[in-house]
Amino acid sequence: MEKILMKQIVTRFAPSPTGTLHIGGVRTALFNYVYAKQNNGKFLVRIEDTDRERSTKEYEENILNNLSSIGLEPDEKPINQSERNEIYIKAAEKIIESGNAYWCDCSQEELEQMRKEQTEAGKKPMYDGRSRNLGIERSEKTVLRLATPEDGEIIVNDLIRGEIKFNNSELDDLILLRSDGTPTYHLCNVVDDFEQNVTTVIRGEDHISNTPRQIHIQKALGYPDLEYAHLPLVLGTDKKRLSKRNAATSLEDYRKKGYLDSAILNTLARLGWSQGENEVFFLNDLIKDFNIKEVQKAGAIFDITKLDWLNSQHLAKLTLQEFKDSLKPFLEEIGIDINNHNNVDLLIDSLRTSDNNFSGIANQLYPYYKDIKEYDDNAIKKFISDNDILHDLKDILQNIDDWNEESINKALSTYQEQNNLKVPQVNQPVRIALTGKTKSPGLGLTLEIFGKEKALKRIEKML
RNA sequence: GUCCCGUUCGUCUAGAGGCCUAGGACACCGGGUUUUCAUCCCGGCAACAGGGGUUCGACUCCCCUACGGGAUGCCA
Repeated sequence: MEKILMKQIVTRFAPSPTGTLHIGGVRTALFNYVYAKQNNGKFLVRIEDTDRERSTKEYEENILNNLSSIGLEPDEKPINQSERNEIYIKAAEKIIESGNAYWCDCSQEELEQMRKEQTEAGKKPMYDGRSRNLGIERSEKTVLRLATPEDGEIIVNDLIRGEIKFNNSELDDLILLRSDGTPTYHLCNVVDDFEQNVTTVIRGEDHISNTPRQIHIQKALGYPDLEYAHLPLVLGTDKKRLSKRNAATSLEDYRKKGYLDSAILNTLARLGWSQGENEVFFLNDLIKDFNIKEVQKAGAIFDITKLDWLNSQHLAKLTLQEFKDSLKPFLEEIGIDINNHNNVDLLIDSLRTSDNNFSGIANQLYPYYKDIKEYDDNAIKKFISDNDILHDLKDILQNIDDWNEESINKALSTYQEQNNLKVPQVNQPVRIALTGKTKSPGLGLTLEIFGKEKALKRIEKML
């Protein structure tokens, strides 16, 4: 125990590249990253691509790229398990030499039959160790199994859950090497954690029951104990584990929609962890304030409305320049060059709260850059019965030389008062003419943003 | 089936036996500001899964039940 405390903390994120990086994975990576950083330790990434069937290079690149671009940069070059076969096999040999593993030639059919019988007898289906003392020689149909102690117990000390006990009698002799000679997940995992000097395993709670098995492998290899923290799972709105079926899970989808990286991280961190009454956290805050022991034990549903709100909070903290830089690609996406406007800064600043993500804001901005796609018919019906008012206003606006918010508003209210009209009777027709709808910043400001020429053109178009 | 983990407002959570008439945030509803919208401000609605203990006292400790999740693979 003392030894662990003295060592530099090393954590790792170990995804298998069988899909794009999803937000549950980002959260696991985030907690690993933050825990390492707050302990002046290292954060590592390991690609667990031993499942050759489902792993692809594309997914691997997606995961690695997204990870570093969102700010969770690993401290060392990620390693691939697929390239480390000899290391695992060497470890397996070491276990054989120590007498803690044996070859087993049970066929798949035999095993199935065994499980079937166990299930029917109301027992837990598990390998019964029938080949354990047979002294079977290695052949092309044998697997290598770990000889797990039959009695006693393993205690997993979890940073989040405390002590978790498992009776060894519940554990069967797991396979270390497949009949084709390739190592299995548990072996690779344990060996790599040792080889990478990992001290702390932070992963999803779906790995809790794997842990005692892995500890037995560690013991057979003479490796030191590790620290564990099993995170509660991120759930979909159906309370099931978050998957493509019940929600958008790909990190990329959220970024494309225009959510800030910092807001995504913030939302994920708040899933399972909190600190007093604070809601808004940046990565640096997390490194300072996060405490793994405070993490909740129950699974948490990922709620997009919380992301929406947090995103608006993070958006509000951006300087105008930062905001523009981030918004730019979203405007390009709908064919708009952000600088193609006479009054860019005023425009963007006025509309920065018009939605809570960049793609929504870009859409709000559309009529300020391009011709109005479609007019809100209901609004026209409601506010424009005849064109008299618009005609008058056109003339009035035409005569304003000092084209700014203040003087425009003044002219507008003078007209409104003199003709005994209500404000919406005057303002809404103009608004509709300019933007196609009844929503916009203050009308004087909106007119100023459009500029005299363009504003008048749009009004004329309505007549 | 067996083993393991879990269970506070719709959602994220605070709560480490009396501070709880269970607090905050999001969402929702209502009001104010802007006589548009958004922002912002104010207010409201709303929860300890159920049952037994232990205790002077239980959201907090113990047990049982229910429900949810995970494991039980020559997947990871």
